[in-house]
Amino acid sequence: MSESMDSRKAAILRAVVDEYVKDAEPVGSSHLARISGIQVSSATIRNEMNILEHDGYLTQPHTSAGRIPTDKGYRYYVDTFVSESENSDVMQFRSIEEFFTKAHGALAEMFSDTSRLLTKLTNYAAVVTGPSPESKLIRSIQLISLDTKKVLLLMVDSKGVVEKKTLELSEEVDESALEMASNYLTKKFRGAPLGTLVEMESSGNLRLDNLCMESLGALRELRGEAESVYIEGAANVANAFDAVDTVRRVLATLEQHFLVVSLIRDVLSKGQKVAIGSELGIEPLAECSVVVSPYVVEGERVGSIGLVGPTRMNYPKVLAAVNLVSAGLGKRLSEG
Amino acid sequence: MSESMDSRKAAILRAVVDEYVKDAEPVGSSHLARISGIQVSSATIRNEMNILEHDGYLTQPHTSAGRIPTDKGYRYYVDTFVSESENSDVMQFRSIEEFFTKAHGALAEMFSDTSRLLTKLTNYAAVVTGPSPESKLIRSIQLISLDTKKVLLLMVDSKGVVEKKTLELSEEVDESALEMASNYLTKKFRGAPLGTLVEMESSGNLRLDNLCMESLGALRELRGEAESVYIEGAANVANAFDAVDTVRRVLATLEQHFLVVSLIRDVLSKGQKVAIGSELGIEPLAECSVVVSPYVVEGERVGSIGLVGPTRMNYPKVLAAVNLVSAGLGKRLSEG
DNA sequence: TCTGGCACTCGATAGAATAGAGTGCTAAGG
DNA sequence: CCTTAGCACTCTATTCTATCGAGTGCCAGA
Repeated sequence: MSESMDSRKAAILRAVVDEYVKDAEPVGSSHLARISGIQVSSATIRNEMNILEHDGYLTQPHTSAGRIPTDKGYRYYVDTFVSESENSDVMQFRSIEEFFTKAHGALAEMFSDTSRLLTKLTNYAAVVTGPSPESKLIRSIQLISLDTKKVLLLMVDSKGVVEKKTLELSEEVDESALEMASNYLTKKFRGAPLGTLVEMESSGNLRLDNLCMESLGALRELRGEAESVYIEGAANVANAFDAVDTVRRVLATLEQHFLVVSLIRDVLSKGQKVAIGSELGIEPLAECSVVVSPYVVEGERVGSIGLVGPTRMNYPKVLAAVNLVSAGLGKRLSEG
Repeated sequence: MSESMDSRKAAILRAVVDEYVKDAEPVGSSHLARISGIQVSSATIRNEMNILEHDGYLTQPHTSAGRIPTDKGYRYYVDTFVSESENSDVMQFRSIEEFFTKAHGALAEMFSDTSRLLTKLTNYAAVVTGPSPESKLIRSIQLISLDTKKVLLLMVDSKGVVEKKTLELSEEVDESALEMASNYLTKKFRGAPLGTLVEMESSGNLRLDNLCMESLGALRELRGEAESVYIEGAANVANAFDAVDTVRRVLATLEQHFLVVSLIRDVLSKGQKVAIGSELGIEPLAECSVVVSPYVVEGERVGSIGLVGPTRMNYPKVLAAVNLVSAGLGKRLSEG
């Protein structure tokens, strides 16, 4: 591979990606010569495309068809031509601001609404993951009796998100004991992150200690439970691909939420915002790309939003949308 | 339409449906003569099929193809041959029992797990709707401070389901006032159905009255909020249809949860368990059938489960699955 | 009333022919 | 040395034709 990407080759690669994203059809040299700003003959373009193909940026579906970008080609395109700051079609995105200035209800709805917004903006499948349970700060703990020996534990965090857990007690308790324990636990742990629940020293009251112990166990379990995920617009993958079995594969994969979550985590942990086709490392998603962005609340990355579409996606637009939405979400949550 | 459905015609119709459901291919007279228990010649079958077609039970994709059932044909099949009580392939369904005897967490997970179970059993898209908010019995009301003038209201119902609502107060309150109001409201309304919240007489304490008033408002809003819906296995529609645009249409429709909910409600309100193709009255779902069943907790229908698949679905199996799962869910929730 | 026989219809499949988009290569011109 | 016009070549997509065969409707005879 003699990597010598001069500016003309780059321009050609860029044009190929743009055209292919637009029309979903292999683009040929003469088409490029006509359409693009490159002022050379189709023959020259042919030569350059040949080299680009040998270097792995382009490929031909078959001899005597035009070229389409490879994953590597998309990667170069994204790294080189898609500026993070530029807001592509800002006009179209006015609705984002509007969306986030409107008041919103519970956090869960906020996330699923955000997911819906993203899917509407981009016409691809959108994913929003909520804050990881460990980082949550406890605001209030309530024990509510469901049965003589069965209690519902409610934990409200600093953002107003409610987590719940039913727990079976070893002995019967009455309402007043529950109320007492609720107050005690809330006072004790208010402001503590769910992730760092220490042991509790004895309060002197055996009955109370017992109840608190069991509640603490439930809280620890809560912490380990799966992150919340909101996936919307999965139906759009049916629009993104013609082959019905590609649609099947991708949809089936998207239904496995944990897979999607770890996918997004992986991409972010590599410091990337975009992962393309084979880079995802998930065979059924070989024809997909993922664009992700963490959102930041009070200086901390608490969750992320992502977008799953075909490798042949409008990267500038999608990146802009994802960035704007993640910024909006972070800001909105910071005000909270 | 000379409706004279003798038993032989019925047997032929039944065989056509069975074969078509199995192979997804138009079934011809000679095939039936060979395969089925009907001991007449293909010519006779042809004559009967001709009549069945004229009566609207069968149709031909084109001249000189076999017959496939119409919606009317499926309807007759379901009404006549699918016995409610019979449990088709009970062997396969052993997992249902197992599923419902295992303990389960919060109700929300219960519903989405149930939805997943149904989709796994049938390979179609499953819908579970939670209890309608109005019928819920209040068990506990908690007010938790989020900000000086912002409060999170939690309502736990008799099943341990938590509903929440943020409310903006007209004046500042302190923690002790919130605690007092929580206790007051809980005592006052424990056991009352959310649907019948009456006005409250004054308690004598102006501060408290005010807070309770605002809380009541929030509770009333809660009541009006959308039913919870859990749809799983939507990806299966990609398996059910070959035409990619049918897949698109159906998926897009399933994403509109309110549509699905009202669809299920409509079917149930007509006292039906099965709605077929055009009977649904939703154009994009013209090639789909829906099988629904309410589930009963303590003698009351509190929600429903449903299944969306192609008109060409295995009705006996699906009906058995839906019935068993709804029974299981109802029983499980009654114990709760 | 049923059934075997038969002519007929029409989609599906396979081949052959054609058109055309696009390529790689070569040779001439700057 | 780089560019470009020209050209032969390749290969898909399209169209057309011919053929096959599954399935039908109808009729005449048991």
